[in-house]
Amino acid sequence: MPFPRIVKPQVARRDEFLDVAQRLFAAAGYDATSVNQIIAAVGVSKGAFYHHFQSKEDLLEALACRFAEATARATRDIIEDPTLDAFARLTSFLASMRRHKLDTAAELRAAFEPLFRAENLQLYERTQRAVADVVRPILTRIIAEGVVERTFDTPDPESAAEIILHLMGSNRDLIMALYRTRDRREFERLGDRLLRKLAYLGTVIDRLLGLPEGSIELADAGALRVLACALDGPPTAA
Amino acid sequence: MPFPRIVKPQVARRDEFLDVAQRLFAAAGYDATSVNQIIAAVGVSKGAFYHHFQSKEDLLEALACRFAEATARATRDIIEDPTLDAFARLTSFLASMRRHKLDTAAELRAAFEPLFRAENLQLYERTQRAVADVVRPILTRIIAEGVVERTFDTPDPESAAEIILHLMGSNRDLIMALYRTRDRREFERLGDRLLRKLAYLGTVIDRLLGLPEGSIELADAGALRVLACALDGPPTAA
DNA sequence: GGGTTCAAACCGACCGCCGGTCGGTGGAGC
DNA sequence: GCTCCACCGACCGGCGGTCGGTTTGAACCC
Repeated sequence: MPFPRIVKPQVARRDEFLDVAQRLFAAAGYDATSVNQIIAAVGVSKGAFYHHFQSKEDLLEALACRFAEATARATRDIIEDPTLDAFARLTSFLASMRRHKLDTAAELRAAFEPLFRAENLQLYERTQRAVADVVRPILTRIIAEGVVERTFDTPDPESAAEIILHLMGSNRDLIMALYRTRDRREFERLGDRLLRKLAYLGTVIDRLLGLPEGSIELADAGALRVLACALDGPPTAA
Repeated sequence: MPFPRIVKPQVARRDEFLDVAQRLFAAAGYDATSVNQIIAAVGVSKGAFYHHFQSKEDLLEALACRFAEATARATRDIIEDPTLDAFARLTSFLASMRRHKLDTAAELRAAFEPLFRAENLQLYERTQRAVADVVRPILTRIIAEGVVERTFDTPDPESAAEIILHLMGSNRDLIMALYRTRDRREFERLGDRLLRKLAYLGTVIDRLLGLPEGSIELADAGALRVLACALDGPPTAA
């Protein structure tokens, strides 16, 4: 018997699976990563995997949930800060969401590039959906309170929240293209378009919440960091 | 030799594959439909399939392209109508896109329900992307001309087009939920939300194009037809 | 502390089927 | 009657998933 059996408590082993899967999925995509690869990386048998998860899909779901919970944790305390008014809450909420996206991994490129690969559609979509489900009620509440405070003017806070969340994901294709291109000129063109679009998205949110133009600023330091980091990266690298 | 060989010309056979695949994908999803099922339905061998397509993914791509071309054909003549001004072009463009979506199949439910099933993410996303690629330049041109005519007021027609197209897809989750629910009260709640959101989306587009409020009306007959049709369907059926 | 028990954790051979390959062949058109 | 392309179908490695069996450690008794 070449391999001694190693037993770990429930949660530890499960987290181990999630960590390994996250890494492998990010590197090669959900479809292209086999359960065999995952169990090999963890160093356990098939049985162990199917003891902790009902299926490969179940693992993906769990991964999305874990990410959503982390996002929620990072943004939840904002809404519970009684010293802020609705507008301050909204802006720091938006900022927090973007910051959290960035901070989830130390290496920006390593964190972003894989998630924007075409083969990771499932992973991305699943994660986004889980995050949206958890974050939508929070955002709705902020907006509704803002309407009461007369900071915002919108007939339908819930729809507004949904649309804002949806708009946050509308840059995916652009960022994806940005990370994929090897041509410097094309890269700069795309970067410029991204900044313009972020600026425009800011005014779109202004208008749909009935805020004075220029209130929401999305093309901020965070976005610039992504750009700057990308600038260091792909067009010169392999 | 039980089966006589039937030879057909290139295009006819290829279309046959596309038709069959569209039907099967819609019924069971891309992943859950195997190449074996497709060739069985067409009545040919594996070799025939891989003679016409490089891979299963290639077939999906071809399907998305075919749909995108059909959409483009249906909307293209609008922009070439010189008698219309930019606003008329935009509204009939939007209407045409929704009409096309509806008309692509006689049976509304049969056409919609499958595309909104969770397992059809790939099919849906691929199609949407192909359609967007083909439609974006058209919409951008309409908006740009509208800016010249001073009908629209936006600093960035390309971003505006992108955002509008993106917003058109933001009801997917809602419609999906609408089709899935079996509970009458929940169903009516969702239907109400959909109409409210469509109304709101109209004003969002108004605002982002600098139009007077109430110019764009999305909660129109087409949307109502979907709702009415859905009303006849799921909550009473199995 | 040593023995007994039991469920949870884990093992790995096995299954049906998948997407994809390839050497071969029928038949329409020249 | 020859050519060439559409088509054939046995075959492949590997996939996700199953299942009867084995190991392990904590709880309990003495």
